[in-house]
Amino acid sequence: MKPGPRRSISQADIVDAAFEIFEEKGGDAVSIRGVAARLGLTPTAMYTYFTSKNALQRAMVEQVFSGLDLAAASDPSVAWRTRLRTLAADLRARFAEHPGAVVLVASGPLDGRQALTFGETLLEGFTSGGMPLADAARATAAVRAYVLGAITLDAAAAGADAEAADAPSPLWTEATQHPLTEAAELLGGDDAFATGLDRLLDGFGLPPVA
Amino acid sequence: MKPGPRRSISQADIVDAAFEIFEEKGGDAVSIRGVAARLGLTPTAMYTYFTSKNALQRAMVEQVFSGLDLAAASDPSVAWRTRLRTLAADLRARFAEHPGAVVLVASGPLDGRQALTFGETLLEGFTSGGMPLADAARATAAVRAYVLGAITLDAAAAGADAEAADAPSPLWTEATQHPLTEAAELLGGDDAFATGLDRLLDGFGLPPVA
DNA sequence: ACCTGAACACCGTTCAAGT
DNA sequence: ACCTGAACACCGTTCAAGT
Repeated sequence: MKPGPRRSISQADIVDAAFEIFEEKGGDAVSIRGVAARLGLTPTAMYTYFTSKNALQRAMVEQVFSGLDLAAASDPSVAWRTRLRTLAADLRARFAEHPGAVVLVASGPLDGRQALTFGETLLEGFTSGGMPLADAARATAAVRAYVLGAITLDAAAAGADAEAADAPSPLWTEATQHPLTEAAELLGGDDAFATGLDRLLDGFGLPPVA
Repeated sequence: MKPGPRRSISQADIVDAAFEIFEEKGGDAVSIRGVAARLGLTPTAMYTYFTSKNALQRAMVEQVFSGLDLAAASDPSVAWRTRLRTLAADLRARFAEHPGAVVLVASGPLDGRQALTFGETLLEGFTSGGMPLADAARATAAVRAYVLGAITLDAAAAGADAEAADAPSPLWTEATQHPLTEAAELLGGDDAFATGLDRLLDGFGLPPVA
């Protein structure tokens, strides 16, 4: 079963292997050495494909963005607000599948091809409704910030839950100093992400949709 | 000048030392061993103060939040929108002082005392204007997401600039596939952060301010 | 209680050398 | 061009032992 002389391996194979380790053992466990071992390579060989660990991490971020259906987001036969809702929800869902990958976004510039095209799609959508470019730029920046921030808070909370699961549960809890926060939590609000986005779009004067 | 038998060191001293290394050598260079060395301690002694590196990182996040003037943000004699603008700008400024600390926010739950009080202050502000708690909860979540996301994008961009400075400048650049993005960048828009926040608040029906 | 010393099981990255 | 082996300078964390 021993393979013949190894031909090669693609950058995509490496990114996939990295995500596998990510899912199995968490984000901190993704190492050049570990990924190399999984692929039957020497750590040194990895530097043939990526110049550094950071470069690999940025490729991972790109892969998350690359799953977005940007074609659908550009379809002018659907109201822009509707398309944007879908696009934002998709991005959120993709990061929810890779909890922990959010940290990678914060650790480097969002300047990959896919990430840039994502921004371009937003600008195109806003201007297509007649919004001046300067305003569309602000709307795009705001939407990017809102979506990324919401995703980050999701991931941070998911990490908290994971930790709490194997932590000893306290026998008593401090009387809360945050009564409103506690009351608000009981209200649930699963649609908070969508609602916030819609309010933001309202603020930018985007017409409502049926 | 040799000190007498070492009495001890506070958790705050350790957090300060960690930030010093952060500023000097970047976020990746902050290590338990490095912080210990700076304080004249053995790495093992660090575990007397923090149970893990993660615990230290969360304390660093708390320290960034602890500089906020939450008292001013609760002053009812000023319009809530005005107070919120100031609070958001302050938080952004504090993270701009510690570029790279943003990653730490994403790497764990935002459940420190200061961070929770920050959220409580937002809820209080929104409800004080007569907004129902359920709506205030959504507005709070949206503002937290927007501010955190904007700060994250700031930090990521700052990291990009820092890298670009010592990278070889390319002799030629690919023709851009993103004409709108390029055109939008020329428009600048230094007030994008404030504008986006105001539009978000507009969307949530917060009354405008003089 | 607080600290040290030694050790375990890892890291990212570089460099000379092989084919 | 792509890969290996050996090495450098580090990591976080644990454990037994000292005072």
